Amino acid sequence: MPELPEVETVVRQLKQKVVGRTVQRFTSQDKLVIHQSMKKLAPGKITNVERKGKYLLFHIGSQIILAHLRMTGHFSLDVKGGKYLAGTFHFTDGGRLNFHDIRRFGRVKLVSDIGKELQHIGPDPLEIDSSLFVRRLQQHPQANIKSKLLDQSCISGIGNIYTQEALYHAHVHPHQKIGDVPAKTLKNIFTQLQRILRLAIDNNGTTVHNYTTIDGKGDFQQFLAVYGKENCPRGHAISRMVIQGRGTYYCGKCQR
DNA sequence: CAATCGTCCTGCGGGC
DNA sequence: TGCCCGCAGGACGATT
Repeated sequence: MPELPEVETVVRQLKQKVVGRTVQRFTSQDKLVIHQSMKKLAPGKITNVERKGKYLLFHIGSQIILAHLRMTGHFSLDVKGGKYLAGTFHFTDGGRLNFHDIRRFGRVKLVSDIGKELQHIGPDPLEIDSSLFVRRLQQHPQANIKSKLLDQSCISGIGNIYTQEALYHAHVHPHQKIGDVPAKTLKNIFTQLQRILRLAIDNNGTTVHNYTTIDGKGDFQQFLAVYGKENCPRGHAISRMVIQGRGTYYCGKCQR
């Protein structure tokens, strides 16, 4: 599932491949995935592609397009059609950028007020220091640590996989209440999280189910310690519980 | 305020 | 063989 490192990987590849090219028109094949606002897209040059949390932003002239991959959204470049095609940017050079989505949870939308659109998004874990991270978590002492790490309004970009990996490496049980976790330990969660996110970006993300980059698969799955595993790196049996409807893997011995 | 559950969606794998 | 069922989960809204 695309989280911060996966979206960052896609954004970096798109930056290389589409910035500077001019979009002539956009066609929609899936009304559910492609917001009707995309009909209003005017031709223009792509000046930038960036990431905010798990969102991708395309700057086309003075227009901004917001895209979210959700579970199975992905882009393909300069090929015709293909499976699960939802929408297509047609370039003046004859090429195209396609958005596909098997499960159709993804979204592509032309936004007029990007600030308003993203006002609920918390800060990026790679752009803040540990004290802000700890402070923001400690604003919710009654909440459980895993739920809050998944809460995009608290910290943005972290999803189910990297939450579990960070908690494992910080030796924190996913069911811990934030108020019961010492500040020093919260700081270590931040340290582990940044380390893992950076390593994952260096490896083009994690491919477990459907995620692929523009060019191919990610390579971080080889570093996973608990997600989908039967044993942790120290050889203990991994347990699984459900938090907020999400599979949660942890080591009962390493994490307390 | 926090947790839980249903909803959306489709491919896939297990079971019989 | 083929079908049914449950599972995967990000975001959001309603409910507990």
